[in-house]
Formats: sequence, C-alpha cells, structure tokens
Amino acid sequence: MPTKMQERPTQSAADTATRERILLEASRLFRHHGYAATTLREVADAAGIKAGSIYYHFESKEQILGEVLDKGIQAVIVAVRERVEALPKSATSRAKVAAAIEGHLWGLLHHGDFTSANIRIYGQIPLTAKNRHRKVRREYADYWDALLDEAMSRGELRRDIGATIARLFVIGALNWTVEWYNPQKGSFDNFAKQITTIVFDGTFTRE
Amino acid sequence: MPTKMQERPTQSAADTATRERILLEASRLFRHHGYAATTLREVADAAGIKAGSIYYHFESKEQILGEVLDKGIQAVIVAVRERVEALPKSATSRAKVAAAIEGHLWGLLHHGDFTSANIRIYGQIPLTAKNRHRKVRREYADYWDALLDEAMSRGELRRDIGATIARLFVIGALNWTVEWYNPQKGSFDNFAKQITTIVFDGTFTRE
DNA sequence: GTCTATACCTCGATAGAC
DNA sequence: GTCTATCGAGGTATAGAC
Repeated sequence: MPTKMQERPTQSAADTATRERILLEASRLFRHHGYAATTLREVADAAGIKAGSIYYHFESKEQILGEVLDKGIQAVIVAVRERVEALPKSATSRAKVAAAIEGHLWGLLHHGDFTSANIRIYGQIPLTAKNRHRKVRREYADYWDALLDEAMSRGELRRDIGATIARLFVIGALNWTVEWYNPQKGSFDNFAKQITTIVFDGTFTRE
Repeated sequence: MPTKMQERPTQSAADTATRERILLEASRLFRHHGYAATTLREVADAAGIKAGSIYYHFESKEQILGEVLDKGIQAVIVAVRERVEALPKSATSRAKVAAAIEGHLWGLLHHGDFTSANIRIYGQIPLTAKNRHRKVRREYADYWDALLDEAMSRGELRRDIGATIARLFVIGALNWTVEWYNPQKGSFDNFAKQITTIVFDGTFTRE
C-alpha cells in the first residue's frame, strides 16, 4: 500500500525511495533519542540528503512523526488480524489469544524502529499528534478486549482477575519486549512460545 | 536522607525546599515530555522561580537528570529489599518473589514521577548519563536473578522457561504498569494481588 | 529533487545587580 | 538566593538557484 500521494499523480521510484529512507531513519532516531531530541539535520544526514530537502517530501517534523507512528501500529494490527482470522471461528479462546500474542510480537519485533519508536515516544509527543492517533489505538484495545471477553465467557480466562487488567498487563508486557528481545538468543518461534506459556500459565509451578 | 551537600555545611530549610521542588517538577516534566523536550525555563516556571536561579542549586540540566533518575530507582530498590528481607530465610521462593513484586509495584506507583520518568526516558538520555546509572541497574537485575535462580533450583519456577526470560518479562510487565495503573479503580493491595496471581499462575485456567 | 543560505526563535548557561 | 539581561549555539522552516 503506497503512502498518501496528494498533489503528484506520477511519483517516481526515486522520490518514494528517498521519502521512505527519511521515515526509516527518523523512526530509528526517534526511538533512540526521543522525538524532540531528534533534529531534522540528523534525519537528513542519516538519509544522505541536506536538511532543506526534507521539506520537498514532508510539510513538517510533526508530519514525519505522524507517519512513523502510523507505520508502527499498522504493522502490529495487520499481523494480529491475519493470524487470528486464519483460525476457524470455533477455535478455542486459548488458540485465538495465542495467535494474537504471536501476531503482536511478530509485528513488534520485525518492524523494529517503527514499532519501538511508537511505544517509547507515544507518552511524550505533542498533544496534537496524540489526538490524531488515539482512535486507532482505542480500536486495537477494543479488539483485544473482545478476545478476552470471549475467553472469560467461555470460562477459559481465570475468574479471579479482571479482563481489563489482564489486557493491560499482557499488552504492556508484550510491548516491553522491544526493550530486551534479542534475536541472537534463540529463534522467534521459540521466544513467542515461551512468552505465550508465561501469559497463559504463569512462571511458577502450581502449589 | 538529605541530598548531597558539597560546598555548604549549613544549608537552610528554604534552600532544600526549592531544590526539592525543582527536582519534583523536573521529574514530572521529564515524564510527560521527555528529557530533551523539557526546558529549564519550564522547570523554573513550575517551581516558581526564574530560569537563572536554577544554577544556584544545580550545575547543569544533566545533573538534575541524574538526581531524578537516582531517586526513581532508589525508591524501588528500597521498597523491594525492605519487604524481602522482612521474610525468614526459610520462606518459599513464592513468598519471596511475591514480596519483591509487591515492593517493586509499591516503589513504582508511590513515587509517581520519579519512577515513571526513569522508566520512560532511560532509553533516550545522553550516553554519559546512561553510563552513570548502568551499574545500579545491573545490581538490581542481579538481585532479581538471584531470587529467580533460587526459585528454579527449588523446583518452584517452571522448568520450560528460562530464568532470564522470566525476569525480563516480569520486570518489564511490572514497569509498564506505571502507564496504566489507576489508583481510583480499586485498592493498591488488591491490584498487587491480581498482578502477582497473573505472574505466578497466568491468565488462563489450566487445560 | 536537492542544494545553499539564511530568517527567526528558543535553548542552556553565565554575569553581575540586588 | 533570586533576579534581569544576554551570549553563542543550534533548532525548524523558508526562499530561490541549479
């Protein structure tokens, strides 16, 4: 899916490449230094152009931020829906949530800087940018709530904890993996499997 | 415990009050806008003084950052040690880890901006500041590793997940609660209890 | 499309009056 | 101990040549 092209109907491949490179480097710098601390001079430098040239592709720094955030959350949403919807409707909640966990982790950990930047800087960006992304975040949370509510009503989710607290805890824990996941220490599949085990059954043997 | 007083042997109460107010407001602003995005003019404004006056109390912006980070992590470390060391050495690992979880959450959630700022901005601060805090963070991680290694050797920790991955997942999940914990939705004790249940036994009923 | 040059602003930090 | 005033550096964004 191409990014919004408003004015130019015929955009050359080179244009798009530069535009994407700017977004890629911006996400990397936002992730590691924060939004405000990242200068457009740094972004331009990393993308191999001069600062002024950025404004041919973007209207402002905040527009770059907006597209970086979009790419991050869309990567996760797409990966989750894909896996959950591949299951038959009759699948157990355990299977559906396992698919959602694997999708969430995959989306997070395979679009590195876009997703990590999203998680790290969301609490710190200008209010105008936040408001623009509140809706899609709310929808994603609702999607999880529906999954967990179903699990609850089927008696698969423990009844001594709330569905909301479970959702917040689980998504939070998954999100934080971007801070410590190391792909060199074992395969992604094994990683996702261990995380799923912890989420479902905990870390301790039952008393 | 008073903060470091280097030059002045007799520091008035008013001095200390202003100094603390600067740190308090700085932590709040760092948390919500990030370190780089927060200006000393904003901090001074919030503390009820003028920007130039900050330099009577601190040498630089980075020194303020250092003290904010210190306060955050120390609050957590003290709360955890207190609770764990109050238990008899013979206590089960489950009891010890439960105490550590409650302490970690307590430290996090009752020193609001200092701990939240620490968690949020640590990945984005200048390298010099990071290096100064790496040691104490490492020591805290080692403390948890020792707790979990003991649990593993006693057969209380599940053997199909690694102790390191368990530690990273659990601490990460706990840290993220600062982003969503709402003290108006139930007591802290009940909250800590639910989190502990999830960490120990998971969110789903066993198959 | 990318460049150079630069306008205008705000930053952290300092100097010296009070 | 806090103020006012200000320095030099570096920020986003713009204008116009190429």
